[in-house]
Amino acid sequence: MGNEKQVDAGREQVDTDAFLRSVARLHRLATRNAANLDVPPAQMRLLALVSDLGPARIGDLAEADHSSQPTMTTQVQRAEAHGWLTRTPDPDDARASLIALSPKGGRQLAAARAARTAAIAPLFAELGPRDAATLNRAVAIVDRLLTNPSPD
Amino acid sequence: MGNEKQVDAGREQVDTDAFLRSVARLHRLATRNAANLDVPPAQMRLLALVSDLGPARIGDLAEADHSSQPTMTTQVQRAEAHGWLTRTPDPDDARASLIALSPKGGRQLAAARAARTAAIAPLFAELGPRDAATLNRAVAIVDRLLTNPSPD
DNA sequence: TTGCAAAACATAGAGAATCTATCTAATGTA
DNA sequence: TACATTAGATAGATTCTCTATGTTTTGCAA
Repeated sequence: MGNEKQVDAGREQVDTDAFLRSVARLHRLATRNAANLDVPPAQMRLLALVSDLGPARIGDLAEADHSSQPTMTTQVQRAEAHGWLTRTPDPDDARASLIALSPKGGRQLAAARAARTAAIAPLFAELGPRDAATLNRAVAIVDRLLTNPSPD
Repeated sequence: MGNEKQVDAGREQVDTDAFLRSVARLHRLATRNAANLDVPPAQMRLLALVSDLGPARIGDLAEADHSSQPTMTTQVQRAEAHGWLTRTPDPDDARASLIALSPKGGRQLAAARAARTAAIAPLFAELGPRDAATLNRAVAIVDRLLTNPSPD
């Protein structure tokens, strides 16, 4: 029947379940190997996000991160307590603040990225150039999907 | 300079940091969209794992899942309480038990997979066949990396 | 065969990451 | 001016995970 894995060449679809499972397993492995780092995973995500977005409001960060506003409030408070983020009043709206990466936060992000890469990169070492290229292309595709304003 | 993204054709390497970040963002999105399901993420991972491995000991499950033994003990106890997993004494070792998927667990796994797929698949709907094929290939590569006995 | 280190699992305690529900304060508009 | 809306903050509860430690079997060795 050739239904081995909808490889139908012409209208191939993503095997969503396999995809999600791989993501979950990868995330498990990544957070485990990064457990000894001094920046917890959610804080990493936040620092990288603020680094990309520049000064942004809590609500915007929550939306971009696909998390709830209370969650983002808490994460920002933690990062602020570490001195990684700064908060300035939004000149246009007294209810809001603008969250930005501090110099210390920038250094911490760079250091954590390096440490995290050092911890995980060996896993990829055995991959040939073809497979590595495939993974890089997959990352680009996913990033595009995640960054686009979800159309629903 | 063309160092845009180590695309050097010949000795391309995985951009580990971008890769890990995408995984973290995907995991965030996936767990959020699956939040209303009745099988929490870690339990999903466990049921899928047991479904693959067949009857296995706690320690083997922990190793395959890249998590600690106490964590696996807890997760197994929860799944057991739901009637999703069964525990039988290991005939070869009175200290150990063999964990297996119950019929109810199998049904729950299938249902949860379907629900999860329905929740996430729309994200992939807009992808063309080329991109879908790339993602499927990436999943295969990653699964191979994750399943191989890590050589360290 | 007894004794003890090792192995397999369970328990305790703590911290991170989330969510929903709700509260406060500022905006904007009728 | 009054009231609905919006931006964040707070409270309380889960889930998920870890390290440290305890308990029971095993298995080997004297």
